[in-house]
Amino acid sequence: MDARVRLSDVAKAAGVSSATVSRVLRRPELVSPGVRERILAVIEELGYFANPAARALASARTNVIGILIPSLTNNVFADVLRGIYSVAQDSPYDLQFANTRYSNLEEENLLRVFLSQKPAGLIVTGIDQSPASRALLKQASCPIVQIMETGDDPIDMMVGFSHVRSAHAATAHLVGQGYRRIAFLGARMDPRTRRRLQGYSRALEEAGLFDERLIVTTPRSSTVTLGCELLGLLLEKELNADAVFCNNDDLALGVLFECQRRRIATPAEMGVCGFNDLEMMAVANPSITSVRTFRQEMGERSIRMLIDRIEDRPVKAPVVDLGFELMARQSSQRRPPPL
Amino acid sequence: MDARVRLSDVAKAAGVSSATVSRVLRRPELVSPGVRERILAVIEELGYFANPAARALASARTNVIGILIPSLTNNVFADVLRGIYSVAQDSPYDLQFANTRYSNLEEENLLRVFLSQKPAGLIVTGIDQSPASRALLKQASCPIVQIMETGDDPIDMMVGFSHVRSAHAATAHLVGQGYRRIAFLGARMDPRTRRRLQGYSRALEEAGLFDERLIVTTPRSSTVTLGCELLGLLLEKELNADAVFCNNDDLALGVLFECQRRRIATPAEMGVCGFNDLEMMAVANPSITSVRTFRQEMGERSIRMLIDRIEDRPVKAPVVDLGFELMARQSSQRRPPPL
DNA sequence: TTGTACGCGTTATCAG
DNA sequence: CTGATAACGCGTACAA
Repeated sequence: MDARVRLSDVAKAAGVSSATVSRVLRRPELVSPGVRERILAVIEELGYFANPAARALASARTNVIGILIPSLTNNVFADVLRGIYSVAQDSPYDLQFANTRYSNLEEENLLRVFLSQKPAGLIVTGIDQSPASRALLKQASCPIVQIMETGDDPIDMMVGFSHVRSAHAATAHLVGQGYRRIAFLGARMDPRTRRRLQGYSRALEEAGLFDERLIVTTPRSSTVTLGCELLGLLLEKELNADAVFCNNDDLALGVLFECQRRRIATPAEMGVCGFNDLEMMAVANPSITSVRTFRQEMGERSIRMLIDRIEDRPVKAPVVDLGFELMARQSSQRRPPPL
Repeated sequence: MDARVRLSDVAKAAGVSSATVSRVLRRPELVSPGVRERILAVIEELGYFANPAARALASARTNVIGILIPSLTNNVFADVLRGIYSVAQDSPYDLQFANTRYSNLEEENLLRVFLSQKPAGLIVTGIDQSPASRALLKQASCPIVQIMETGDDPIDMMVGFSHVRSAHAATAHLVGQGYRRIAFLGARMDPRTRRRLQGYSRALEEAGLFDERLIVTTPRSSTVTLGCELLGLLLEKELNADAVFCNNDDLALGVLFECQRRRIATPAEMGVCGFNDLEMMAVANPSITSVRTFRQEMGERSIRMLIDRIEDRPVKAPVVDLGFELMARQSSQRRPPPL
């Protein structure tokens, strides 16, 4: 089992040269059907498996698709990865993940490592790469997809959605429900969170309701516990907040629990809206309003586009906006106050 | 930037042979300090980066550590991966994940693929590999760690905990709190879940409280929503259940929400206990009793053991039981009924 | 359509 | 301690 069978073994067994076997693997159409069948049979029989190292060395390219994401454990990225995985699974490509830990510098280093391996393609997160990273990517010889966001000036391809617009929609929804003192709770202020804050601010400015003091943020990474704490901080400020738009669903759930503990009625006294629409939002009690994002689809689309380009198939739309959907639920359901 | 600098370039620039450069990289102690320093300087200056394919081809081994887990998206494995990642990050090893989707057959196939690459090491999940997989692993030429469980008869090394004992402890806790009709809610009945069911059953048998009808399971994968549904199913059976031990925390949270919706008081009318102790359990309202498992540490330990063995450092304990901790909280806090 | 022959960048063996 | 030199297994011009 450890005595690997090589290309030449297959060739010998099939009575052809190794070049022909190689062709059957790479460009079968160049080999006559008869020979092809015979070789394929031998490959099957011997359980031949190409040595990836040799292949990479000889062809100066690999079947590795590199994936750069800020966090492996964040629910959001887990869903994206699942999407990526589901289509890569039955493709000839190997996935290689790396974790930038939300650092542009790490991203740059990882990029150098990846690029030095001549990957078949690359998926990177967001649109805020450092200038050096952008330069590296621009002159890379493989296709590249940026995910999670949309923007003008894509490096190559792009699939995501607008964080500004989605947050704007969520905030506008709260305004429409009659809330007037709408706070923002934000954790790990990465670029996408910042843009959501922008959308929030813009919506409130449009409604003449913006109050900077209602913004509570922290660099810590988001957890349910943190949601509880941030709500506590907000309440301490005594600003008469009557709703919170949360950076993400973890925080929103924490807010819900903390409201329950403090006997603050949701949605009557405190409206709550999350972001991402994790599965649990719909079944919480009360159910929690959130902004649905299409994370798994984002993963699927991105890797599909990438593979299409790797294999020289035309990609109709190189920039895809997947949009979002406001899921209005009980936690924000309040009629406007009576006149 | 695309014109890669090779080993020979370094050699030329340093005025030595490429063999010497290679030695500096692999076995620096065999090179005289003076030459070594000079070469290292040149490497730095030229930004030399070894070609992994060439290296793998020439040395017939790779720096790839393969990780086989059943699911990429499950919270539990995400934590384990984080642990693995955190120590692999600054090691020379590349991680390569693969997803067995809880299938022994897929695992077997993936194993063949991995093994054919001569990985430096392998991490596999659980102890229920197929006989064929076990055989493959046994004769593999690299170290192997099984994670998530402990058991006798390790393939090589092992780090996990006892699912039977931990579930037993949780169930005994509920019994100790005075609950008498304790149900089991289980999703995705994988081997570890089954063993937890065993622990549950055993504890109730010991207390003379076992009733098979109180066991509600499904092959579907676990979600909070599913927790709501399973509780519904349980209640339909009208068995006077007064507590539920859940397969995992997602289900437990769903049960809590569903109890709230149905106005079933927790913990008075219904005790709830989860498994894994996800972060949110402690801040739920009421806080949810759970069994804490050391997932991140499991990842860290496993990869550390693996790397130690790869690098021929002695591993003191090749089988590690990380244990568990019962986190008793409000959701199971009921005094025994008055006499 | 098929075979020959060389090269990919490194490691390893063996002299020196 | 250092330097030739031959693999490692496959891809690919080029020739046939």
